[in-house]
Amino acid sequence: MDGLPAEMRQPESGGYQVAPVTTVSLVEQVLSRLEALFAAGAFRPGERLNEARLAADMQVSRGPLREAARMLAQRGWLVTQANRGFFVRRFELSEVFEIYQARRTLETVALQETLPTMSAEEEAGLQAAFAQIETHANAPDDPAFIAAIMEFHRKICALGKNRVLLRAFDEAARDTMLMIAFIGGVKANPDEFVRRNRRILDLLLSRDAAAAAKEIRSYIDIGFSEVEAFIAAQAESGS
Amino acid sequence: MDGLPAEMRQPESGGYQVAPVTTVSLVEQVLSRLEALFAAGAFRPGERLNEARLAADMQVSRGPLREAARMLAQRGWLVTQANRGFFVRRFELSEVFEIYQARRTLETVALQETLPTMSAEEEAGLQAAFAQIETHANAPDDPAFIAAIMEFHRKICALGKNRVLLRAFDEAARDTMLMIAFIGGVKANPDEFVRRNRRILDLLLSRDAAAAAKEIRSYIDIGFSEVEAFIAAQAESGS
DNA sequence: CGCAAGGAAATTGTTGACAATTTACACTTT
DNA sequence: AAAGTGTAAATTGTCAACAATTTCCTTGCG
Repeated sequence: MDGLPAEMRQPESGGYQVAPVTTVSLVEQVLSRLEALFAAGAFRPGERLNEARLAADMQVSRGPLREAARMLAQRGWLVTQANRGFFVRRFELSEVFEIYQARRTLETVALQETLPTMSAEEEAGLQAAFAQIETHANAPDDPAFIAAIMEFHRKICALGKNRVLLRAFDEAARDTMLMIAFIGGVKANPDEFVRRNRRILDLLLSRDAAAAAKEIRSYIDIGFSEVEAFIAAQAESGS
Repeated sequence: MDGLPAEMRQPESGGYQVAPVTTVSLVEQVLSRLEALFAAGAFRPGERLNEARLAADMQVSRGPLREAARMLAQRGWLVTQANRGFFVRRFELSEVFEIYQARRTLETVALQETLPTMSAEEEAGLQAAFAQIETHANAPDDPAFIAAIMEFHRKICALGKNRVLLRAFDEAARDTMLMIAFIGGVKANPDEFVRRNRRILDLLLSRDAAAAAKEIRSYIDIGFSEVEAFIAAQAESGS
């Protein structure tokens, strides 16, 4: 024993390196399942989660389920009401606008100072991410298509080399995917998505930060207007 | 009954309006207590939380405590390890830099487009927030001094009218306060803080976005270098 | 003395039960 | 019929106990 608490110990490395065997707690598993349900559009905005029923379906007790729900509440996907439980969040139209605006800002700010010094690895990463978009363009209804687009834009934001801002982007991106799950997928032509993202990629590779930023702005505005229409219609009828 | 689920109902207003009686759940209370402990510097980085002991001290069972801890984990203040529990997060030097850089970016971006159209209310809010800084400058060791400064800068960020970006700022600001709690308060001259923030206020009121942004950048860098020195020293000795 | 092995103690993970509160519904009253 | 009232059912809030795992300490061996 080296006397240090276990959490401070460094693993002594032999000639090989193996990943530790990890046990996945029920909370993590429940969280994953809930995320999957959200992604599949299984929850409606404003809906109340029945703890006992969900726990029974997943064959766990309510404890782990509640802990996972608290995490989603902290993330903003659920809201809590005292003695009434967890409710699926709603998106106000103004919030939808701000989410898209935030993505625009975070991506373009990330470019502004770092694009000229983009590394070869980063370049390759962008190209690979774009290739994934093309791969999934055949099945635009598959959530993987949207996920691939988001990953491409995440890599753009990652150029800024700032984990705090990247985390903010992740949150906005997740909110976007949640909204898309609510409205049941995107209706727009997938080819246009591919075309515009290819243009963005080209401008990035040519190190033209200003032009890339402009293209990104107009691209994200397209996504916004599509979701906007749905949310506005929903706001009129319901609530 | 109107047939709608209760969460959709609007309260019918008579001639008077009363606030609802709210019960505060144990989870919320525990969360507040934990936040207070963090702010007081009661937890050391890397420290492990003993669920049973904390719960006993607060005279609640481990259930609510674990739910509150999950929220703090989602927030990034705690990290979880399977079968080992919750640990207080550490700050790598690179992360410290990114936190301050993010604050700089979020504040200056918020100004860029909205400062010219700042409303009278926003102006008054900024002045009031700055007045609070002056009030607490007498007791610079009081956490309220740092909190007042943060609130002033939060109002700057709020000029951007984007809740997603404001939320990102809040996270970075909380991380900053957490770091300050770790290092046991700021050592710098409080008068300089007041002076520099007054300059920022003046530039904002004169609607000079570029100059204000420049001043904010250099101001935040001061805070960074102070925390930086401590974290670097800690990284050398510990870990 | 250093070091590994084994077992007791401490700690986290999970559960089922009970209390407190809300919701749904039948029943009265106007 | 509409609105209010009271009771039963459903649901959330909290807890204490048990199982699983980790941590600590003692013991034995070289």
